[in-house]
Parts: sequence; structure tokens; C-alpha cells
Amino acid sequence: MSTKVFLVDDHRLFLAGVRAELAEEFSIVGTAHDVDAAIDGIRSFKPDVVLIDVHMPDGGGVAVVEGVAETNPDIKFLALSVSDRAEDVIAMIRAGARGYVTKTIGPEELADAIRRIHVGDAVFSPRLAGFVLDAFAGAIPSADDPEMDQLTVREKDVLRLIARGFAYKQVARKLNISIKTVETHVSSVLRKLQLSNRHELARWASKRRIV
Amino acid sequence: MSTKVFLVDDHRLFLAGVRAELAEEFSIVGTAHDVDAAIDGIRSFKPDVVLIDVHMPDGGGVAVVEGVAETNPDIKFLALSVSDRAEDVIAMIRAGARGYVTKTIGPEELADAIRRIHVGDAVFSPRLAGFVLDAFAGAIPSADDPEMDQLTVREKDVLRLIARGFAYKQVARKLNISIKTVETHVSSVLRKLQLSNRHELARWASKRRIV
DNA sequence: TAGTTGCTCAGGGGAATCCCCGATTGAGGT
DNA sequence: ACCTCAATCGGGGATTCCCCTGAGCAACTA
Repeated sequence: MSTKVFLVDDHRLFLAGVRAELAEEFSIVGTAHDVDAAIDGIRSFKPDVVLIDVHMPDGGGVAVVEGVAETNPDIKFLALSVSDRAEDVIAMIRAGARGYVTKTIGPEELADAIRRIHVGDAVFSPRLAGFVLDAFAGAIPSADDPEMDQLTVREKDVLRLIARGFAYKQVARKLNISIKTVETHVSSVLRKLQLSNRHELARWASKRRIV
Repeated sequence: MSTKVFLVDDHRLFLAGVRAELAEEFSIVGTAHDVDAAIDGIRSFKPDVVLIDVHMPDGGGVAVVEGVAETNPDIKFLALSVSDRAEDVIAMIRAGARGYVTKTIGPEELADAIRRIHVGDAVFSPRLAGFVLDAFAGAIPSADDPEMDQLTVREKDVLRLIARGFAYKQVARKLNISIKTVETHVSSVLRKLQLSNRHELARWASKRRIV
């Protein structure tokens, strides 16, 4: 049985074109050109993959994905847009889309993208792929940190709690030491990291995602 | 002209197998089974795509990618590994790999992955794709935040600077207002967000990535 | 043994923070 | 005209933060 695809786009001509191109290989179970019809249609027909336009008058693709993803988590969404703006990509991925391609894509590539989405791959236009990977690489803590090595274990304990926004008094109670000892440790940390106050320290820690 | 591929793996039998499978479609310009030979070979043969094992005795794939990426930024790397651990994936992407697939992949899929890497796509095994997307979605600031709406524009100005670790005095100077006005705004923000001090505020902001 | 390092604590002082109490101005709505 | 609210400032006080000097104790090193 061929992959069931549902199309959502407010440009009917484009919708017709895509339908004609994909009809050979896939089973187009339905189409919609506004958000409400899309949500209803997708819930009824339960397609494998939904091809969805990002920009639509009444809320856009995000509203559709969010409306359906909760009740039908197994349905995959591939965003199809004229825009390659970062905000649009982010919004769609955050909503739950598994891929994002621009409308400059050719018919074979689109068919291939749908196949890949269906088996679980994430699909992005080449230019967007780099963007996504960069954001991904920057999102993760770098475990090995030479700056942290110069701190003693106790100093790191204090650092973690300070970074979480605790006052000296609270840190002291949590570690069962005196406030004065906390002050000493904080001073050492500030000196070693060349920072001037606990606010900069908190910022330093948040950049390295020490939480 | 067919795509030039370079193979790096310390398991020579695996290397031979991959070479045999790919030789029809691609031009295998060289192979290596350790880090140094890989860096030398890649620099000499300038392949389009490098298929690289993540785990190798003397440093692993990360060392190879980092060693080559600076001098030859146009060479694409596809990580090929038995491991699907998050740290390995992160390390390779951070180093500069454009894709990551596990060794359970079949010959056709691998060929397809190489083709896609070559044209600029990012390629991941289905399971890893979800992981990468989740991390990506969590990495980006959420523009629309209901909590932020209750704050006035000026309060948000102050909030941003406080979150960056500036003292009241510095915030006052940057915004050309009095310290007392800064205090007023901070107090309003703390009350509205139900926080008790600027440290918690900084933490609140860093969680929402308001920087 | 002598020296170093990490962890602990104290006193004191100056700065910063936070919260009261107010106040004025201006823009916008009823 | 009246009210509300955002934005601006001030005094004063309690608390917290940051730095300085100084010191005891344990553990490891030379």
C-alpha cells in the first residue's frame, strides 16, 4: 500500500500542481486550504505524511501541527514554504514538524523527501540543514572545560548553587557550612575566573550550561 | 564524474566491505585506518565526501574532522558508527560532520546518504533525527511568552540587562535613567513574575534564553 | 620536618540590592 | 474633567554581597 499523503496549502493552484506530481507514487487522501479544514481532514483520513504550507491566513502551519500532533502523534509533518527564515523553521520544528523544505524543490526531490519523512528521517533543504546543525551544536553543553579544572570540588559545588540563583545564606545551609565559607569560595571562584561579581558568574555559568 | 569518496575506519574488514559495496557508484579515492593517515590522505586526495568511523584508537573521528575542516572547508563528512550515544553524535556534529548514521545501515541507504551529503543535505538515522530536532527545538528562544506580556516595554529593557549580569548602576547608565528608576522597574518585574531577587530573575531569564 | 593546598570560619567595611514610603509627568480612556 | 497606568525620581532602612586580613586544621608533598 502506498504512503498516504495529505496536502495543506492556501494556494489552490499550487495544491493542484503538487497533487498532480505526487499522485502517481502516493495516495493523496485529501487536501485543505485553511487551518480548520486541514485539522478536520487530517483527523479523519489519518495520513502517513502531511505536506503543510507554513504561511496561511488564519494562523499558518504551526496551528495545524499543534492541533493534530497531540491526538495523532504518529502522523509526520513536512513543512513546505516559500520562506527560509529562521523563525519560520524554528516555529515549525518546535510545533512538531520533522522536516522543512522550500518550494523551490523539484518534484522528484519532494517525493524523495516524503519517502524519507515517512520512514522517520528528518529532511531539510541543504541550506537549512547547516542552519539546524549549527543551532544544534551550540545547544549542547561542552563537557570538557579547561576553565573548570582550576576550581576545587567545593568551589564547583558553590558555583552550581550560585548559578541557580541561591543567596549565600541558602548555599550555606544546603552545604552545611558557614556563610563566611561560602563568601570565601565565591571570592576564589571570581578571582580564578576573572569575574567581578556573582551576576557575571551566573551569566558565565549559564553560557556553559552549568545548571 | 562520480563523487569522490574517502573511507576511514580502523576495522579493515569493514573497510573492504564498504569499499566493495560503494565502488560501483562512487570513486573511492583512498582509505585509511588511523587518524594521521586519514588526515594526510584526505588532504592529498581532496574527496567530496569522507565516510568516517567515530571510534578509533588514537582520538577518533573528531580529531580527523577537526584536523581537515580548517584547511578544506568544502569537504563533507558523514559519520558512520556502531554507537548512537548522544555524546558521540554531539561531538561529531560539533566538530563539523554533516551527518551521522549507524553501521546497521544497508548498502543502498548508505549510497543514498552519501549522495545527499554531497549535495548539502544533513543525513541522520531516523532515531537520531528526532534527537537532533528535539535538541534544536529546545535551543532556540521562544519569541511568544505569555509571562513576558504582562511586562511593560521598559521593564523588559531592564530585565534583559539584569539578566546579562549588569549592576543597577550600569543598567541606569545604559538606559539613561536613575538608579532609583531601575530599582522600581526591577521591583515591578519581581512582583509580576513572583520572584524574590535578581538572582532568581537571571535564572528565569536564562531558562527562557532571554539574553 | 617544613611547606603547600584545600576547606573551614571570623570581623569589619563599603557597595549593592530590595522594599517600604512617597511624588510628578504625560498619554490614553470613560 | 476624571481616572488609570507607564515611566520617572527620591528618602530611608534592612539585608545581602564582595573584599580584605587573619587563622585553625587536615592532607599531601618535598
